[in-house]
Amino acid sequence: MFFSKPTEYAIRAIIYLSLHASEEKKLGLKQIASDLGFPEHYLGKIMQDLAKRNLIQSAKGPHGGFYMEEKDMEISLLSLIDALEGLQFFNTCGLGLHECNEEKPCPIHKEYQIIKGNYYRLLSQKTIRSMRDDIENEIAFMDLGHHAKKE
Amino acid sequence: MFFSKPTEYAIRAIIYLSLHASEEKKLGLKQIASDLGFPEHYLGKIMQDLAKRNLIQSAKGPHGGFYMEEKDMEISLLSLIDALEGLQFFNTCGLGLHECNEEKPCPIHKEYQIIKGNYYRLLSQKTIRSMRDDIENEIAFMDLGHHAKKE
DNA sequence: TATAAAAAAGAGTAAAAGGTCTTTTATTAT
DNA sequence: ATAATAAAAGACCTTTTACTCTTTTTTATA
Ligand code: FES
Ligand code: FES
Repeated sequence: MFFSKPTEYAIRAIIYLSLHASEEKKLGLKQIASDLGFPEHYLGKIMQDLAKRNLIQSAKGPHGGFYMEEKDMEISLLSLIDALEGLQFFNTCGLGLHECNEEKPCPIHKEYQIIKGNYYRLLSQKTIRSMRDDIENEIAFMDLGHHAKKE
Repeated sequence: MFFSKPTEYAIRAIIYLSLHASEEKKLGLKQIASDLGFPEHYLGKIMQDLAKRNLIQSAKGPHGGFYMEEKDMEISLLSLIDALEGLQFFNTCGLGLHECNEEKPCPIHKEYQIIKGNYYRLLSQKTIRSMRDDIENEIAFMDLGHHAKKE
């Protein structure tokens, strides 16, 4: 529910890419980092990682940069998170005990399970495409913070 | 949803106290730490903090230790967490944007709000007393892990 | 085929979180 | 009074997370 920095940066960068980049219009690290206000080289590693895992595309050299193919848009938040930091959250006890288990439930187990279930469902339903579409249709928004949006 | 170590230790220690300590039978730091398997001096600071905030009671000197009064049992998980690490979680965006806001909702805002609301409700409803009672009635459990339970 | 552009890789630094060890203070019982 | 006990306080250490700076590799194009 609270992601690590790399995961947070990755999610926002990937949504940003889905909105503003394509094979014909790759975005350079420098621009992405400055548009989103993220530390450039740190984000660089994260993008590398995403590219290695084939969640986004990258091209070196002049006019290189990062972009996404249409197929990449199908990925869900859940699988993104899984790729980046794993899904241990979903079988961890809400009070920090051992593993969460049905036989010896902790005092918040029952309700917490339901909440986790709902959260899991939310994350699996939201694909990059669905989020991009919502933003394009101005049903949802993703501010660039204080940073000017170019284009 | 994922607490810091101090919060996690505090919650478990306080439930432990509610079950096994009283004004007549105070528990020493050493025993609590060893029973729960937490680092002694680190837990010490946390207990100090809880005592300073009057969430638990402490007594120095021979036969001193920590315990809870009946009134302390009324505290909810929510206020415990508030005291220890604040409630920023509940007005933070699930995608890590700025502040979460209704006017410019991010692509997961709507569903995420509901989940946060349910979680908030859960945490406010669970008091130390209610959790202690559930454990005493064996409706819920709180393993000591690999550590032997005395008494 | 040299040059420049851009990502990839690597090494190193800084800050925050988590944890240990030592000293001080308060309390109780002898 | 004094010795023993236990929490409180403080200084320090370790690990992890976050971030920066530099060098290398790949590739397009002049
Ligand atoms: S046992 Fe604690 S949430 Fe399941
Ligand atoms: S704006 Fe993202 S959760 Fe509310």
